[in-house]
Amino acid sequence: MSSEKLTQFLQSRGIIGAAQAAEIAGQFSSKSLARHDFLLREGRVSDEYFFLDHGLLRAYACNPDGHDVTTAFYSSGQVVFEVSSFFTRVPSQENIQALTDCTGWFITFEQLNALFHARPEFREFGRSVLVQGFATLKSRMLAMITTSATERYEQLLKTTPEVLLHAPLKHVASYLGVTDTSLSRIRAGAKTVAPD
Amino acid sequence: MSSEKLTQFLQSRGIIGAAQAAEIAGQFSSKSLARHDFLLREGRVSDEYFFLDHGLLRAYACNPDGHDVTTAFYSSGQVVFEVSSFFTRVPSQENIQALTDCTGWFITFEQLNALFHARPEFREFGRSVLVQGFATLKSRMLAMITTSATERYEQLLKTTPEVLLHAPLKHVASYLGVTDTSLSRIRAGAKTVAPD
DNA sequence: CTGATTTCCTGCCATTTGGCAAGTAGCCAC
DNA sequence: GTGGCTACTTGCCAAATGGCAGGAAATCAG
Repeated sequence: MSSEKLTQFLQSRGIIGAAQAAEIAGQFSSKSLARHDFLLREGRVSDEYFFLDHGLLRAYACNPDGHDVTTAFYSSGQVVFEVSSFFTRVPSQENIQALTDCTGWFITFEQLNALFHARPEFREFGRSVLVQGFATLKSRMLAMITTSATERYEQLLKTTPEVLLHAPLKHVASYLGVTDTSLSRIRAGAKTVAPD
Repeated sequence: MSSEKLTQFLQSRGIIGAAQAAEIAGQFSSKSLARHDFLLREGRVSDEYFFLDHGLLRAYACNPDGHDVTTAFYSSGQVVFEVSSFFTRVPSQENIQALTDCTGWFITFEQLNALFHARPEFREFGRSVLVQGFATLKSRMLAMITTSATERYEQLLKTTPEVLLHAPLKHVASYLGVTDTSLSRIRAGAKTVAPD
């Protein structure tokens, strides 16, 4: 498998040049996941900084009452890991599971730190990844407060339609903060009353 | 003003020792804000990494329709800055305003970077601050999805009651993701029906 | 192929929340 | 003090969402 996408990704923020990107990419190991495989299981420490080349993943947390809540979807071109567990070396409260067969590249926490130490540009790149994740989450939170479930659904449909092709509706529903019943109705066209 | 709280904070994660904490703290400049003053205004780049020694701040974003939405409250002992604007050097979409008179310590982006460069421990500390902010936001998002407005209010009351002493109800309401009308009812004791 | 499971939709109704408006109380500026 | 503004509450009703259950369709395991 070619690591071209990864190399491109490393250059994408204008911090790392082509030559260094290739060198850094060389440190990554390839990894494949079959559908339903786990990248991370609850209770274990997230130790793989995983660049997703192809496929779709879902992160979710389990409520005490048994229901699981989707906390994120990851599509190709993104880095997948549980920030808190990875950097704090604490057991993850989340699972990350493949919704489709996946391929990608990873380095361990140890490797990442060595690279951060050896390559200031990569360190800055890593911070940039973190900051972007932060900004994405903030914007999702704002949308949760200011927009309706219907608008959030339509936004998801517009920005990452591939999620809706591979994730069962209940996973999407908890991600959007509604029940699967409600999401089903939203998809049906928001007819709560006046069915005719 | 003594910088003891700041020095303590720098040591709080077990990464930075007492001597180095004192040296780093020495780089900070003191800053005071009167009630209603702004630490950051929408459209400007967040350039102060501000440790809040005493007081209470609120971050908020303005909707196109005029309503503002509280995105965060900051109480003493926390670092206050807009992550995305600060690190990406992009105009902030948020305002950060003092709810009470505030005192604290800050360094600029430039100073922070110089310190990150010179002191690996402080770099790691800075990452730890970022990661914790990320985790806090994730947990707030989860609460938004899995718990009721009443539960979120009670949680806020339990963990940071000082917010409710100084922030007007509508600010708290948008933070919790409800209208001020609803929050008023929640405070009254959740009697939607059967008033008697 | 076949039975079991999962997914999704939908009807019925309860609950939660919102929108609007009126009214009281408190605060602030002059 | 006085007028005006903001904060908070509350009643009325509408809209959004949830809980539950039944049933059709798709998917999966053997």
